[in-house]
Amino acid sequence: MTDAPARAAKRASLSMEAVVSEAVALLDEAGDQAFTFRALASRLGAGVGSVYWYVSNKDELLDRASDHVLEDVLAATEHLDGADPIEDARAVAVTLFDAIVQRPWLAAYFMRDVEQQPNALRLFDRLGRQIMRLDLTPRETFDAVSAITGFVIGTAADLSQQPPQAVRDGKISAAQQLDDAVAQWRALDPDEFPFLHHVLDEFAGHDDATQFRAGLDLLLAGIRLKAGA
Amino acid sequence: MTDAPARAAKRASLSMEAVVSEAVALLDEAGDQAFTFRALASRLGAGVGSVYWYVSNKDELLDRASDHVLEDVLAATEHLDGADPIEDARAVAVTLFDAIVQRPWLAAYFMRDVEQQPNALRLFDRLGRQIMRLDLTPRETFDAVSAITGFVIGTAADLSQQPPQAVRDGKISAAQQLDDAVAQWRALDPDEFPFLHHVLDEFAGHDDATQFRAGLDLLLAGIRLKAGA
DNA sequence: ACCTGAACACCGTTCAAGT
DNA sequence: ACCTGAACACCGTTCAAGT
Repeated sequence: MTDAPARAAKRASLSMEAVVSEAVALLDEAGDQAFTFRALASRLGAGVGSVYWYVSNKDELLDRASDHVLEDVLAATEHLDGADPIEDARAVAVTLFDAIVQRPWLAAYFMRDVEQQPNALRLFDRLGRQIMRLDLTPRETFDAVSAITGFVIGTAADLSQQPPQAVRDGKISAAQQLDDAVAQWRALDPDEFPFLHHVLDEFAGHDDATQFRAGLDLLLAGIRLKAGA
Repeated sequence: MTDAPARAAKRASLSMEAVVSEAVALLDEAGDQAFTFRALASRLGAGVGSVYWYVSNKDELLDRASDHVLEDVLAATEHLDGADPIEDARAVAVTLFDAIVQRPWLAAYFMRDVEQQPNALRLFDRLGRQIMRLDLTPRETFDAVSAITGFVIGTAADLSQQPPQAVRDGKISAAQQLDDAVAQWRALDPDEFPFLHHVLDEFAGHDDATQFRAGLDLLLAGIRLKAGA
């Protein structure tokens, strides 16, 4: 009698889960530059205004999307009670770093609004639990955990920065871009830039992820030293 | 005979220096949210399109503005040849950190496009020169300097993030906001969040700048250890 | 309760026209 | 060579109207 089912498709039926998942999918496929409410609504088969029923603005949606994605990081760091707390802390840090490299848009929203981000809090606590095992004072423990978090997010954010215009346009490759930068360093006056010349070859052959690990190890060594472990 | 001088004021006379200086002034006064080409042109008494004669887009202007501001940091770290290289490296790091805290918009553009940012390169080299004195291998030296830079920028960027909506609107103070966050942590299940409860009092009384220095010291301690100095 | 989409108040950027 | 400002192609967000 009624043809409601046939027409039901005309009106989108959304949910917070659908909105956030689709937001993540759009961010992953197109990057944050192309992440607009119009593009998102179109993917959802909905009107532009619909999304505002679930979130009050774009920032809140990005907060939720970034927290949603942290579930993977939490799952990958579930079982960590190895003999060495520092090793376990390193595992959490590296997993988080890799997640941000894969999703550059994460860096800017991680732990930005903790009320909307329970997973960020869980991850922070998980890292903290490892450092707690070092028997530092609460203050030292808090500072160490904050330092690790800051280093991971900061370094990842730096690396996941939008590449220069020329690379984005596909005019030159990323490798070519590094070569150009090396050539630019080499052309500088060695007396004015002794350090740059000193590390020129290292710069030319460096890998971002490896360099991140090296830096993380320095920080963890400092923490271990403080703990006297 | 000619009234050209009297009418000359009608047409703006710009320069790269004027454009970049005014951009910095606008950023300092109004923040990056309010930094638009229309606002900038208005301050310059010029048309909207004029700025495009000097820079090819907004990103390039921000790159130049951030580098312009680094002159202050360079001036403040001019004479550094103390007995302890680590102490000198710390001085550079702290000065850069403070500069970013004062100008939150700096973090996102520091060393983003090195071709347009000679001062960033100079500062990076200055920090590197201190670490060179530790007689590490070139690779270790490069990694250590990159780690320090990443930590400073990352931590500063994190802290200089836009405060939550409620604080921005002036509905609640920053201190009140911290109290709220503390209350939120306290309400969490202690079995699920043991670390957060462990450091609750530290969180409540923490100061961002002090915490940054504590983290920096941990990293520098790791570097010193590696250098065997 | 939830969804629609036109409308509003902005943006960055371009470019033909001016001086 | 340098500056103008209307015009273009977008945005996020609102809200009266619908279901």
